Amino acid sequence: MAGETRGGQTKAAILRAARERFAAQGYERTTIRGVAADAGIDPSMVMRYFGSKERLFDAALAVDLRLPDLAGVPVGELAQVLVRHFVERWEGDPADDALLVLLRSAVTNEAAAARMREVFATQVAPALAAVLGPERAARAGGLVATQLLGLALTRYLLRLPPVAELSAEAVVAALTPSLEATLLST
Amino acid sequence: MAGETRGGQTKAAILRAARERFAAQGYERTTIRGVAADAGIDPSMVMRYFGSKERLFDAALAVDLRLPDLAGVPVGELAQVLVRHFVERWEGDPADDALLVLLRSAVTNEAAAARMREVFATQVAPALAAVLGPERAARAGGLVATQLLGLALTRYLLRLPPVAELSAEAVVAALTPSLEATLLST
DNA sequence: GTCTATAATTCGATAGAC
DNA sequence: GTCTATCGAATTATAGAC
Repeated sequence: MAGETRGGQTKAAILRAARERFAAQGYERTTIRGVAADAGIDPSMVMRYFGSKERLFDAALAVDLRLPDLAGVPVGELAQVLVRHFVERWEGDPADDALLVLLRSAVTNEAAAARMREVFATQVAPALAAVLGPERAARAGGLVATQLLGLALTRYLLRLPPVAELSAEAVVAALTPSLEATLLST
Repeated sequence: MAGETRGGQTKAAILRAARERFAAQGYERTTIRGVAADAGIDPSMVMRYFGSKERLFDAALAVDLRLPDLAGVPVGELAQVLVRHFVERWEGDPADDALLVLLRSAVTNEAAAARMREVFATQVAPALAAVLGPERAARAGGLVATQLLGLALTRYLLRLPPVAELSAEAVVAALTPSLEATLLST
């Protein structure tokens, strides 16, 4: 009982450390030893709880975009709502957002890339379908991904100065017109 | 002399193999052994010619975007010219384009990320300055990077189906309106 | 200029004591 | 449930023969 409780805490600590490491370094450069050190436990505990590095990665990547219901949103406001939603989620601690964790690894890891495709197919496209209808939703989802993941890439991962230095509000203002153009021309 | 000639060919073969590996797997997963195998030579030759994995990486990353002179281009056509330029370069063999090689590694490797920042600061921003003026160029360059790297990311690296399945012409048509909105609102 | 052999690390994973 | 000890594999890098 005391053991099980501590076990749960240990497991949570491992997951938290794993997300940070995967977010900061991607899959390949993240080591079980490093995760264990951050969590303050022995590396073998990671194996005990998760079996392998790959299953730990899998467990660290439960991505829920928590997209709001877009059904009532006018098409004209859709772009701003979407940009604001993602920027606000990312501004706190980027290393804490599962989508950014996933992005960092998805570029060189096929399992992570597959998960990314799944996230957009099962969360973004359906949410857009409520406004645009099912036919346009898939294509629009792809173009939304291009712009929002492009933003995540340049601002949080590559940190291109002109993009990284903008305030959160300025980012929303800068991205909204282009995403609007995309959604209206789709 | 015969030796030097062969040496030059070997060096070129190593560079070609290195670019392919770095493009396909990123920095961390690319091994000197793998590069040497592709080039048909011994791993130690790679060390002899380039000294270390990091310097080989550096040598493989000479990026020249070959941007055309934009001075005569009307602002209204700028977006289409830019999108078409990059898409045409990428469509042949994505693994052959230095910018995509760089992108794959820049997400987890700080040296590559720095190189990416340098490429946009020294090539994209100056080219845009010819049309938009120097004040708007830096910011515009960042937003152009967001969209074009976003495209490279979703189409060639993540291969999100809705984006990956478009024809090259459809990509140009889909991206132009949003990039146009960005450039006009900047 | 090219290759063999190997040093020195580092990592994921396993076995087993407590 | 937690840790010690270690295996086996893979990697970068070096030394030196030819």
